[in-house]
Amino acid sequence: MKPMTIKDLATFLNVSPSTVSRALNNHPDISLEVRQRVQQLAEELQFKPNSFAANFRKKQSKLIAVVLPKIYRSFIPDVIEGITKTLKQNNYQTLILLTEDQLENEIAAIQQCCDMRVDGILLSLSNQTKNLDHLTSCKSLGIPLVLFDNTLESQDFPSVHINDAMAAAACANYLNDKKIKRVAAVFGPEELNISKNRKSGFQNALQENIICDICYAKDSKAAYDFVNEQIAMHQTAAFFGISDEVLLGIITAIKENRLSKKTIVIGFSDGLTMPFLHKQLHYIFHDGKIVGDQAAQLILRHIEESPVHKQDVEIEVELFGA
Amino acid sequence: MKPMTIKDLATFLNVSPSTVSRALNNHPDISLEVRQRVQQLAEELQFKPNSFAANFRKKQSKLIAVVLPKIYRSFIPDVIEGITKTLKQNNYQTLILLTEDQLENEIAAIQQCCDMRVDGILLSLSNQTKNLDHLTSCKSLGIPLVLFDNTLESQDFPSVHINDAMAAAACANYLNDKKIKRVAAVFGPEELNISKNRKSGFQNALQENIICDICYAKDSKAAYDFVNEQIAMHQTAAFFGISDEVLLGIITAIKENRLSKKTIVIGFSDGLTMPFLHKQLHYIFHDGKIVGDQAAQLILRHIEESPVHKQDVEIEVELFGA
DNA sequence: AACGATTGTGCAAACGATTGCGCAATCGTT
DNA sequence: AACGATTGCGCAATCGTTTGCACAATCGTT
Repeated sequence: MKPMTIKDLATFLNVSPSTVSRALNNHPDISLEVRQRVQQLAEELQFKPNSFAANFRKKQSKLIAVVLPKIYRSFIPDVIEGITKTLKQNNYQTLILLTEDQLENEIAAIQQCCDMRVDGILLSLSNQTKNLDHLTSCKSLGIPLVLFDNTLESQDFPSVHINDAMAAAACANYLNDKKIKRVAAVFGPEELNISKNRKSGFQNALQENIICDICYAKDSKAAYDFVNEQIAMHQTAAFFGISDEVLLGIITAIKENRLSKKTIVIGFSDGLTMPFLHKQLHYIFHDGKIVGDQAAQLILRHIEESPVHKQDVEIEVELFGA
Repeated sequence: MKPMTIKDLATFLNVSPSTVSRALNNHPDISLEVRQRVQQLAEELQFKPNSFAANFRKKQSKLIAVVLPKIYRSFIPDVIEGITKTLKQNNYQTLILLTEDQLENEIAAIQQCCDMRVDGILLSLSNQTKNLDHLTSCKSLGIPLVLFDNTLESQDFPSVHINDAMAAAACANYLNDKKIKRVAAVFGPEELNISKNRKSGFQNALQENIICDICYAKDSKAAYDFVNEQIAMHQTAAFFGISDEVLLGIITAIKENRLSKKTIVIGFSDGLTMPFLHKQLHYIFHDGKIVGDQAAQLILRHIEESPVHKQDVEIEVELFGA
């Protein structure tokens, strides 16, 4: 059985298809009476306009693409949740494209998005991405794009993220206040923007008389090994970890080594697993839901009120913990 | 500047639009020579057919919807990764719809999927879902649907999941072999199918002479509290945890209580955080990527070779650990 | 040379909703 | 009563691709 069309409704109601269409879209040209009759019948008959035809005609897909490296365990799930929730409220759907941190895949994904005419793109850059040249097609096609999380400065595209440097500086300042002598700081892969920003923020804020041992860890294990070495070699009063993954390594190591409860552990966390695992943890609460929500709102604004002046969003963060 | 159309190409090449269309789609009717000329020009001019028009005409969206409760920290990210990867290889895109474990949202999401004519649906049921009545519209519209992870028996829709009961039984058997006297088992929310299946599998396999204390924990904290109580009251030789979340509570508690290294911890895990945190962990490795991949393959088969006999996929699992 | 079979292309009609424009009916004003 | 303004609706074109069918050209047979 063929699905109903607007024409079927029209013949049934003895009006023209255009009237039905306008009635369904609450066009003011249509009298209230007709509008209601149409809508009522549509409701009764469970009529759903063919979205293919509508999209085609209106040149819009009601689809927003989220392009990102991968769905890491923490943070990103929240971002996606924030995005989908906000988009859904505004009648948009969320498309997920994974780049696996390959520039090549990112380029292909953006191309895909353009080909399928998504209404907007939310992009978290791969670690291989050093410039935004591959986004020109979005620009020329007029597809709004918002960068989030792992971003790059750009005058063309707005971005949403926390101020990594300032947040890291807040951690450093906390340590300054505690008048510690030595801290071990674990960052993520060196080429990652987030690593760079947090590292410079941290180092710049840290008082010069505090010795700071640094490590770039690619996973929990690397952080764990580094911390074990540090513990063997020095008296370290505090440990800084850039992410939940790294914090897991740090916390595991200091627990295994039975370090004093006075040992400070501080870093960036999504506030779930790590604070549970280590109640004394101090952490910058990096809430993915907010990032996602803000990114979604920003893209919606760009879609719906065409010429918006470019405007970045900086998410406020706070230092939590005992 | 208006985007190029197939007609533009046609006039340029002095052929008809239909020829261009067929050439682009490698239709055998078109001579190799013409086909190549068309494809070459299309390539040079970076021509991309308007997918709205094509979708409209072909009545297909090349979109698969993934409908699930939420993106929990572990497992689900892997499932999504598995799904998107496999779908992308087959030229489909992945749509994410979250139900937040509300039946009401699930119904709306399915409706949405039907309205936007996705080509297929992958559904992990909400905990509130007790039957599959809301899927009749998919059935009648002929939209293939595959259940995964949290599923319900159905003769209409195939499903992909591990054999929870058998996997849990494997854990029980491991404990049987160890000749322990008492085990504490922590499951998830009682209404969850996964909880039910794993619990009955576990209990049925466990030898009668082993005392088994049971708890339904909604999060890590609940598991943690339960384990602390158990430790205070009994000599418990082993702990079983149904998920990474629950295992986190268990492991934290037994570490804080400095239980002997002989204490057995066993359960279901995605093989990342928990095995790292507790090297002695024994776990059923529940690999989301495989689940996702299989679910995607299954839906593709249903889309592409229309009448496929309903066929469930049961993912093999294995007990890992020292 | 005449005939069917094969091959390659073009014509034109879809697909179903949207929308600019035109037209009739109604209303209010002089 | 005559006129312009307003309101409410229908006509028909349009969006760009796909596809059934017709048809022309080429080929191989007899």
